[in-house]
Amino acid sequence: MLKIYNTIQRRKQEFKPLVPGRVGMYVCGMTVYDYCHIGHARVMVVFDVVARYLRQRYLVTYVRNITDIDDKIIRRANESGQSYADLTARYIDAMHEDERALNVLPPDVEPRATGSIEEIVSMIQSLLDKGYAYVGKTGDIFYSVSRFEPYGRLSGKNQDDLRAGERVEVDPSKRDPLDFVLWKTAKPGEPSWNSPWGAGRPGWHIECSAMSTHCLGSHFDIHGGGMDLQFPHHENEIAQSEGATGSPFVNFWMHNGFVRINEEKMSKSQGNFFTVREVLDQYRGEVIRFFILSSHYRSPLNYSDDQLREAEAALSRLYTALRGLEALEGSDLVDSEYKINFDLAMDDDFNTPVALSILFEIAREINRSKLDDRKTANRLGKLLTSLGEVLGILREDPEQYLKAGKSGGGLTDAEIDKLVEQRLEARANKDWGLADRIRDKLKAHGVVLEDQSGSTNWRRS
RNA sequence: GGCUGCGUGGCAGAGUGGUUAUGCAGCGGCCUGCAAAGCCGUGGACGCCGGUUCGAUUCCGACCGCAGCCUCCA
Repeated sequence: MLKIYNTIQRRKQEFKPLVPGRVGMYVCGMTVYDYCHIGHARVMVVFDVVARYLRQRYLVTYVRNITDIDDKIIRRANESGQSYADLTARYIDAMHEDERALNVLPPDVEPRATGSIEEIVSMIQSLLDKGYAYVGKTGDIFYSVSRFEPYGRLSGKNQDDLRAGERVEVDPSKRDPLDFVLWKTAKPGEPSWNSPWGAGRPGWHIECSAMSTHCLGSHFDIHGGGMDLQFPHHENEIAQSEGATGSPFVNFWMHNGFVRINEEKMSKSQGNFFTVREVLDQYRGEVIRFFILSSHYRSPLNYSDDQLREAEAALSRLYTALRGLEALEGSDLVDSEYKINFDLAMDDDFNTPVALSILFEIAREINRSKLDDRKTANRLGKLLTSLGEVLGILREDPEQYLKAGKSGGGLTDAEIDKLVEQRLEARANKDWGLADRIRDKLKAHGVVLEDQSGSTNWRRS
């Protein structure tokens, strides 16, 4: 039985899709004014795993939006002297590249704010009609938070506390400091769209309400995103969607924890971030993915070189176990204890660290079986690969994965093979001196040898 | 100030009212020409103080420390 920690309830709850067999899931995606960093990678990977796991049992519609119009985008475009559309197109391409590198499957639908203006306008109109929104003095349209009684339930705040804690200068055209903008009137030199209230552009929060409702209906199963979106973004989404449609918005709220650097949140505003492509220069996408999955999605994840190297070593261990096994047709181990425990872990709010630990248990048994029971080893290998697939790892050919190493090393495969050949000959002649010299030379080039009876495996470290 | 959440062995990271997480590192052994990989074995932990309990790292309360949100942010 799948249980998910539901932020709004602050406890794990049994997951029941609204329509049996079908699951609608919406995740707040990126604002595309820059390259994705590791924090964004975490969102992509975490919800990719959620979608992959759910797909084993349900027909999933996974929607992840792109925010392609906002203040930062406009500012960046102006700074760099290009159109906002060119800027966002470039970063959307880059994001898709990062996604592929991390083996993140594309969402089923990827709506863009600028492609959803019609839906946004009509939702704002409903909010105006129902009295949840008003036109401010400067023509901007605001949501009237005090009209939405349950405001604050998701984040555990109440309106009075929020007003008391107000720390920012209040826009004088707002009636209440908590009110937030739905539609901004056009300013000279800014992109704008026509609306019944004149030219303008949407506020950030309304975009997600409009896109999710449009793609999944007014009531759907799962809404995800980073922890920092819980307030106010998701709180506002609830207020907008429930205000406009009159039906309960979503069943489950899932929020992933932050990536930290030196115990501090990684974020663009603090400047302490690593982009996915920077890290990919040093580590393979699969290593980054493993690193992300090695802690629970709700826990903080501390980014460090040591941790990435550990992930690399751990992943090598799994691939080493798979090395030399023969692929089998089908698998008769689907009801093994390993598989059962793997599913139990994943059913428990997507506990990927425990799921991974089961992969290591399988690896150990493979290594044991390799000695005397080749057939069992092969079967377990198949199981290991198939469980890895759910997490989006272990899909490379083990031999190729291990030989590829990080990158480079200075020697080509053919050169390495030749040296290994020479060393085998030296060993046959019991010329240990020469054999060791060759091994040292290879080691200096980042190549590690593993002698077996009669042959030698090598890998790049 | 208000509201979340967290504090586990050398490191990372799960979990549990009494029993092995797992990975890396360490130690002993096996294997090996020597290694590497692998296998077997092994040491080491639950922030602090009270309470509940036969028994708490696990439940409750206070305290200390850390992070996050309250402003754009995944």
